[in-house]
Amino acid sequence: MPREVRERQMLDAAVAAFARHGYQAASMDDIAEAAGVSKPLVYLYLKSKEDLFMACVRREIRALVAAVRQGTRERGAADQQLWNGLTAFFAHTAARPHGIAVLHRARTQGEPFVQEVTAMRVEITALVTGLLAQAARDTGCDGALAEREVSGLAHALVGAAESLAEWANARAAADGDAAPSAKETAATLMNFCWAGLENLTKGARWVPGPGR
Amino acid sequence: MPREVRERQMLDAAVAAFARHGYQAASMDDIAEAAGVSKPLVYLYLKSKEDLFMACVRREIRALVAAVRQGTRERGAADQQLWNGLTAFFAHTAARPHGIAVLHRARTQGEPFVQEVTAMRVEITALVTGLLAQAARDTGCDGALAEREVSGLAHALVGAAESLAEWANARAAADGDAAPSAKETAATLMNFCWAGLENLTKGARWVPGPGR
Amino acid sequence: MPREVRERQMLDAAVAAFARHGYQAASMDDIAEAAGVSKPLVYLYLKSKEDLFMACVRREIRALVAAVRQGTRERGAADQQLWNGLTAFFAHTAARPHGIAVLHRARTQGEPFVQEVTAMRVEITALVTGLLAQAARDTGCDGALAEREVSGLAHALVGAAESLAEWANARAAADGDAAPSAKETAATLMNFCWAGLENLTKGARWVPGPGR
Amino acid sequence: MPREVRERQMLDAAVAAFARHGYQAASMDDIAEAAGVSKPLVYLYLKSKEDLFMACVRREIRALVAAVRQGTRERGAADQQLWNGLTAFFAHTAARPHGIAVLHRARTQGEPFVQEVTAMRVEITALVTGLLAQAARDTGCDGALAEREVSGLAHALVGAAESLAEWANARAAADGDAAPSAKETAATLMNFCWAGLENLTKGARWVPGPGR
DNA sequence: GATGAATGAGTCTTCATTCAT
DNA sequence: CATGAATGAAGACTCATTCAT
Repeated sequence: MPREVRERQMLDAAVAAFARHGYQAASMDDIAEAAGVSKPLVYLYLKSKEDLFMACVRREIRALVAAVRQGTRERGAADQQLWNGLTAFFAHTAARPHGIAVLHRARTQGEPFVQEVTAMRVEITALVTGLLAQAARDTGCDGALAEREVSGLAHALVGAAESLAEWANARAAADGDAAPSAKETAATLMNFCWAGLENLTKGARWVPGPGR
Repeated sequence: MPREVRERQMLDAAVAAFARHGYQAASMDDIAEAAGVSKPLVYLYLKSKEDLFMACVRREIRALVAAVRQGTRERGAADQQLWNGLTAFFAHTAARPHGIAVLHRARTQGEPFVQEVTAMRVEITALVTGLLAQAARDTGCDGALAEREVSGLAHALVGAAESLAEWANARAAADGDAAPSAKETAATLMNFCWAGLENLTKGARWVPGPGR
Repeated sequence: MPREVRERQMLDAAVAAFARHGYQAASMDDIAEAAGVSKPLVYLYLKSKEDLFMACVRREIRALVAAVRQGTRERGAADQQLWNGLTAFFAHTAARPHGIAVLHRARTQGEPFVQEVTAMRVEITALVTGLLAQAARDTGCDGALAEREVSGLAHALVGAAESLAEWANARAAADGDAAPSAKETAATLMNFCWAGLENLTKGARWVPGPGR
Repeated sequence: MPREVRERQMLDAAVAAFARHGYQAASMDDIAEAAGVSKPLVYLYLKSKEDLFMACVRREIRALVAAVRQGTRERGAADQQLWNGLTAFFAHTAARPHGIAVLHRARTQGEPFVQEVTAMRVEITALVTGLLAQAARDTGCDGALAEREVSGLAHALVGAAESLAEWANARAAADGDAAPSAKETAATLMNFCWAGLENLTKGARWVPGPGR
């Protein structure tokens, strides 16, 4: 069996194991067995547990970014594009829950992995930021948002999206039929945030009452 | 030294260790040493590693829920109350980053821990849901939101809040002075979502364009 | 059982194992079993295989140097002192063949070990050199030997001694009764070299015939 | 490429690896790579690691014995012949340090290898013994040396020679120019032992003082 | 003849956990 | 109460060795 195929099998098994048990708790023995190969072969191809994890992380990052980019490829109104992107994101998280879980785990596994995921977040945040800026331009209200503010908003959006993805997956696991579709989830999030974002691009802000 | 004090020392050390290294990677040796006691004593008081972790999780859950409840104690307009709750939440996450990290880790450590954290989420979600319902009443538009929709929104809000808390903590770690205050972070999130939530309580929805 | 005792047991077992099989081939499993303890205890007390080996090397070096120093303690004519030292050396190598073997192995196990043994050789060579110098003084012929020449001679003497020790041990192993005593072996070596050394201190040298 | 050439390449690589790392630590992978062939080929030609090591040992033994025999070919006075043999020996050890190191290692690798090297030592010892006997005849004092005594002396001589060879190689490694030539080293050893050996063939012996 | 693919067995090392004192 | 002493079980990693092609 050619190396490429074997390697993909190993990565698949590893992603599943890391997703389920975390980096530390997943054992190379189990991964090898799940991949249907012997442990030495895993080491021959992927060097070490750390390298194997990194390979998983990189593969899943590539897949996620590709999915989202594909979703936002088509030009259009800012809200439509955001909705497209979110739909693609939720479709991807539903299709590859293990991959998403691995990325989640990677964020608590030390420097090199954190860096990798952070870089991905930056990439996606930039995408979102671009859409917000476009929205601001569309409403003729450029420059209303400070950089730090945008950063915070992007994190809020990404966090909300991740949380919703998890929630949707949990629903799907509990009762397959009751799970919301990617489009539904995306709509929920759009409803949740779009009006607020729109206000912000116009400079309208929520403020706490007097004395706060 | 009274048992209560010793036990708190152990929990403090354990929370720090679990937050930093995760459940598996944190070693009982290190925890005992950090707590300044011998290992057998840890076992005498806390039975096992799992029980110790559970004790940490429960304590941090209690602390977090108490903080948020305290923040929303005062009656008032729904938005003001939500803002109060968020401020309390962000103040708490900034004050006890390790505690939050432990709760985060707990969500990927198997049944019993997941259940505990999930229960907490349900509790907080209920609180948020209550506020949304109040907001709906305030605007005279009761019943506009389906239960599932509210659930999704609450998850989005909680996820956004968690993500922002992490982001704020990361900022604080990188450059203490540049870190946003709890109030600022709460304001960011309110700006992000309040307009959308208000619309929803009025029955106004974002919808994808035709053909989507 | 007190730590000190256990540690000596472990070192004894380790010296035997390293002597027999070499550093690489000796397994921590076997050493632990031979010492009558579990492997984790070996690691608790001696940190790692490398540290364990180093501890063995250091202990055997100390024992050997102490034996030789003890043998040459008593002042007297240079040849008598040298003979005393050699006798002590051969008695020690006969009594602790494993220790000697470990020192032998250490000389091919990389920097830190080589250094340790080399330092010991330097110490013993200095002792021998002192005796040669004394012999030169006794015969009223100081300064006849260049430093490099002495170094070479010392190495030759030490090498001859080691080789004889091995040979004597091999004889003892093959047929206990036929083994030469330490005194006999020392006499053999004295016979082998003393006349030559004496000549050298007098400036008399062996030279190859013409045309060589 | 003809089998013979390939095989020599493998042996060269193996000798270098075994010399540097020892039998256990040298890996077949590294040897195959260093030899520029694939691992299965090594197994095809040389059967196993043990056989490979044995082949190395045998080759180096043949080379060393041939060198020394060649050195002592020319008839002459016993001391001249011994000097010739030693010069040849030191020239060989300087030219093939790896080969010598392998023989050294072989002496601690269990029965079959020990036997091989021992046989070689016996061969060389016989050669030396012959020279000593000749010296005794030359001085008209036959039969003065017991067999066991000669054996001990031969071992002392061989040990001294090995030790000096090592010392000379170490000097060469540390500072190529300062290394003693084979002739110098041979002279050092002759100075060290010849007078003593000559005495012995005459029946003159060193004896410890009274009361020893 | 030569090799890419594959593995069983074994190595060092660590950790949660328990007694006897 | 508190601890020094001790271990069973398991994990990452490596190596000599063999086929199918």
